[in-house]
Amino acid sequence: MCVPPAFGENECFIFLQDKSRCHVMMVESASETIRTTTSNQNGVSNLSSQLDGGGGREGGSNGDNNGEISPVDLLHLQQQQALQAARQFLLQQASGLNSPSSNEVKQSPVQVPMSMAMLTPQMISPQQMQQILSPPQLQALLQQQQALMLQQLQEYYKKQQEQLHLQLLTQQQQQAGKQAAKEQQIGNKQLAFQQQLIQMQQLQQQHMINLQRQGLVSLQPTNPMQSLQQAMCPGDLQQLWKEVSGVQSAEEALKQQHTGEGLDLSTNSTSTSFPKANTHSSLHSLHNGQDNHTPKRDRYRDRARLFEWISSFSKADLGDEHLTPYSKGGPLSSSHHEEHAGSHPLYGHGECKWPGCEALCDDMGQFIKHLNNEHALDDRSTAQCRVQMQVVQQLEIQLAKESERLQAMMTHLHMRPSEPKPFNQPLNLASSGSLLKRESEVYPEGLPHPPTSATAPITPLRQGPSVISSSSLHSHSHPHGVGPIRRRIADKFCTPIASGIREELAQNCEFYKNADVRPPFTYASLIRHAILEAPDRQLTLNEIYNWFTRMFAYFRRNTATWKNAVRHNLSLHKCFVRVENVKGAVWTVDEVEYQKRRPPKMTGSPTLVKNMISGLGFGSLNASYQAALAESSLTLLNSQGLVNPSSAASLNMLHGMGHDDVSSTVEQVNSNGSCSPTLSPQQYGHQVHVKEEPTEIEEDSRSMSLMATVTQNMALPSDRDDRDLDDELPTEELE
DNA sequence: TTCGATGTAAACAGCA
DNA sequence: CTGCTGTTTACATCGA
Repeated sequence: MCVPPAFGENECFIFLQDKSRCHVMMVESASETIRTTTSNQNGVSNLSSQLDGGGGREGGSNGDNNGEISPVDLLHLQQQQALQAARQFLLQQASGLNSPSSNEVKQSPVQVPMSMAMLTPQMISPQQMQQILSPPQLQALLQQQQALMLQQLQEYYKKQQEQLHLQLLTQQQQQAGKQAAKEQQIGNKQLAFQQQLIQMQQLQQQHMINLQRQGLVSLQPTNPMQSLQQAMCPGDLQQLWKEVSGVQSAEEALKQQHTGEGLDLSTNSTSTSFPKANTHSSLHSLHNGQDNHTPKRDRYRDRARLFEWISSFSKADLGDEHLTPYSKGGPLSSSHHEEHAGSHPLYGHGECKWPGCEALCDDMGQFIKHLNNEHALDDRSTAQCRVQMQVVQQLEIQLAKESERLQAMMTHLHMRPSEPKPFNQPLNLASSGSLLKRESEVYPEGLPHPPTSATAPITPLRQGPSVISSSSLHSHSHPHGVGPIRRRIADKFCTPIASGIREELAQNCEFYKNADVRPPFTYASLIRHAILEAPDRQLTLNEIYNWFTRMFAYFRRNTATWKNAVRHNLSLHKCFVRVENVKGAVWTVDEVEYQKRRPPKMTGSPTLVKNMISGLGFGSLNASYQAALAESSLTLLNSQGLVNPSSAASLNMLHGMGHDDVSSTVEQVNSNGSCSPTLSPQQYGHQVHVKEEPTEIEEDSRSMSLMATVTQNMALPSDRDDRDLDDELPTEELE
């Protein structure tokens, strides 16, 4: 449990979550309980005042004595207040008022912890209550326990009341003395009860934390005006920042937290309310805070890209996108700020950029309303948020790995690590490298590897997601509005970085299965992958459809559009061969044709090398060096077990690395003959044959090894699906 | 500016 | 007639 320094010891905000939703819960400790206990009348007022303090006072302490209460003081206060409560209660009873004690308890639960009190209608609206609701189990447990305790307390009070009445009737003379005794008794009882409550709350907090750690951290302000920063533990906030926007240092996170900036992200993710101050892009704020560090700029630009992508799996208008600093690689400062000034990271081009949403919003107000209505804290939003976080995490891990690999490569090639910097634009490897490494530290191996990454994350950086966006869709009435973009993006950032990382690919697979994100792959590559993934490497059209819907959540909608596209691609591309079967017609892949259709850019080894080098920022290298590089890559391939050139080539063709990926690059180098293994006509023929005779397993295994070699993923996919996906996806990535 | 790749939309034909 | 399948054309976007 983390306690924001600003809140003092007696107040802690906890984020809970379960599978379906995340909660922000304010858990009070002793002092709050005591305060609530103090009196029926004061209980509510105290609660409300505290709520106000928590929400209304920006970043400030909650005032009062919350700030610096020591445990001893706390206990003392608790005792005092308990005694006072008991005294008042006795006075009320003694005064002959008919206030039913049971009603009293119900109306304002004397002993109800703050967390529960907050749930009362007086404190928050029904909607807020709903949002605040803790996980069902936890809530049920707590309610049960608390109800039990309340009941016990009621009974106890009743007994006390009866006794009191008797005493009043029979021993009015000695009333005062007995009262004192009872006060003490009640006070002790209350203390014990409060201790129980505290323990229960601690358990609850522990549970919350556990839940929180299991999945996403969701932030849900209990008060509309309550800033998230106040509701978040510094650690949580910092982590969230690190995860999503890449804030590195705790100081920065804290700084942003306290300044009210940097919360936007969280607010954006889940929130139901957007304080005006926070409606502006978190990126904007972030950059403001970081601009003074020139070296960090690129880093943050990368982050910003990442975040941009993450925050909008689908992007709107490409045209605008291309003008963004991200894509242009220019200083992100002005234009970027302009882009986000007065805007929202989840809002752009007149539409909601919430993943999979694409709802049109005329203005920010409408968007905010939409965001609150459609993307409130619910199962879906929570899941999406979690996916986003995983995407970020995975992407950063991936980047860290690739960066490391690049460093190793450069070291091996006797290049200075600093050299790659120039090319930060395309890949940002150099600039992002350190950052990524740091991120990787933040997210150790143990972290669940989100699906995304290899393909998706990178793509986004290249605008992939942006492309997807609905803006294009709307503007062009293109349901998907993605098409060309993907490729563009890929081309733009085409680099070896995307070399497949098997696990990540597999994870991507999972990611796309669940996330309503358009895969950054062309229809052709997807179709091809689907077919190659089939046991006999052939599928009917309907089976292809099913594969799409099964593998990609994105293709579970707009079926007419993408199905049409699938058919269109099947017919259009020569690489897809329709074969009459007993059952009917099935589609197969002609790898040769598929490879042929590769973009000219990567055709030749020189070109390839050039592209690679330029992509890596090695533009200054001379031709010989480039050639050496290319050769080294080939050597690497061969040395890693690719003994048979033909097999290598065939493998590539078979599992088709997309034209764009590293493996394909290598393949093309080979075929070009500049470096080495080239495919002979026979081999091509063999390939074709294989395509037509999918039963060949040998090819499969070879392709596997090739993939492993090329991608250096090491482990061979245990299952066929993974392997195929791995092969395919990485390729496309580079597209 | 041109070209190629890609995506989307649509029209059309054949078939069950 | 309807729906699916398959082909084809047109158009738009983007990057090289």
